Amino acid sequence: MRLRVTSAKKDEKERVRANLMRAALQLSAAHGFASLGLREVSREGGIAPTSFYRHFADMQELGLAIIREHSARVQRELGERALAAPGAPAIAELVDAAWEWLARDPELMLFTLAERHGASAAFREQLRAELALLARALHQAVSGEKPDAKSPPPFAAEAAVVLLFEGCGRALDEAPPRRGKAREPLIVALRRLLEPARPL
Amino acid sequence: MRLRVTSAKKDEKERVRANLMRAALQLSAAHGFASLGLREVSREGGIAPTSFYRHFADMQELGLAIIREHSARVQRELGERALAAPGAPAIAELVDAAWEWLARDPELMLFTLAERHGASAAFREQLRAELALLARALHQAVSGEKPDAKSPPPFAAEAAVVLLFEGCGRALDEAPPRRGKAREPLIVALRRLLEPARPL
DNA sequence: TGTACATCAGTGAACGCGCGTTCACTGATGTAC
DNA sequence: TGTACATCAGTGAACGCGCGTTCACTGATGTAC
Repeated sequence: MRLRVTSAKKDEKERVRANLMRAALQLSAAHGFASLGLREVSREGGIAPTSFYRHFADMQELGLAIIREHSARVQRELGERALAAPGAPAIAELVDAAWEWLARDPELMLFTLAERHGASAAFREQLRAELALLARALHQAVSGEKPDAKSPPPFAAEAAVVLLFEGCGRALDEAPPRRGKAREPLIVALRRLLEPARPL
Repeated sequence: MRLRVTSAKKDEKERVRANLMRAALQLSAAHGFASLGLREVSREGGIAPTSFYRHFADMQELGLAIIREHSARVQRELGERALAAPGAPAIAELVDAAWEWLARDPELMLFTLAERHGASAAFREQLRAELALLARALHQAVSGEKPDAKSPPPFAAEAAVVLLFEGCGRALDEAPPRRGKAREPLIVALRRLLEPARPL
């Protein structure tokens, strides 16, 4: 096996980089990403502060990397899960997928939730774009309509995604065994929002 | 008129205190409350850093004062507006009231929105309690049922309030003349959430 | 395979800076008599 | 009304601290021949 496409050096760099992102997620769960310092993250990541610059130009770039490489990935996963169960079942499938995410990586969930209305305009923009993608996928899954990449997703679909995230936030406040509680009412609310239009 | 209940000294202190809160709101609109410093706020508020302590023990206390004395007041106002138009019209009335708030004090709206998922657990707790109050008021206004102070508000009412705030956040991203656009779809979504239960 | 050179992640010392906080003091306002 | 004292918001000097950033250097790994 001499066909390594990545060298040991590159692997190691990748590992340290991932450590830094994970350290930032862990620390920001306590006091918010905005209050994190480069030195603090470097310390937690096991490198000298000056080495930070080998991986990111500043904390904002680290945050954007978390969004692009973690948040976005999970949100696309959620969209695929919804699309895999077309029609009405897509809603419950989406909620289940979100709950699984919650259990697997609560820190990433917290980060995503907080930065959606956080201090950084760049973070907000990135996260909202991802959220719009998820809303489109949800709309397509429920309605069967092909998504229109030019126009914004339907309002109801965006609202549904917002409620989904809010629900995750609420669940995070509960101890893990009680997190299932919010699942049912959330599904009901999402059904109400997304069911085909009818007179009100 | 020698019956002044407040002295000039107390008036002046109150004025400086209000200045500090307003300065914090203005500054936090740019980069978030968590990144604000006591010195920065004092500077903007027109006093020496050391004078800050005459008004607040630290920045967290200032933030809590903003929530208690501004955020909470406005949210109660919103609840009253909804209750003043019982039944279905309460929804549009609530949305209109929120839009008026938005126009009158966008900085307070931004602060409230951001800190609901912000870094400070104390802020989150306070804001969520106020939000639950508003949800109760909305439920009472729409359904006519007396609120039950012991149990949490109905899920749909809480979800409606969340969407209301999200809608405000979206509106804030638009230039003022275009802010009306999101009003109609929001009202439709809230109606769907809040209308009496029926088979799905 | 061995050798000479290039690359580059990691480092420690050092910098200037703004921070939160303490302290003792000032002076205008309020209060008691 | 006048006087003597109390209160207390505001202040400037000073402190120690952790921050982001720069710099020149080290040494392991990768590459060319």
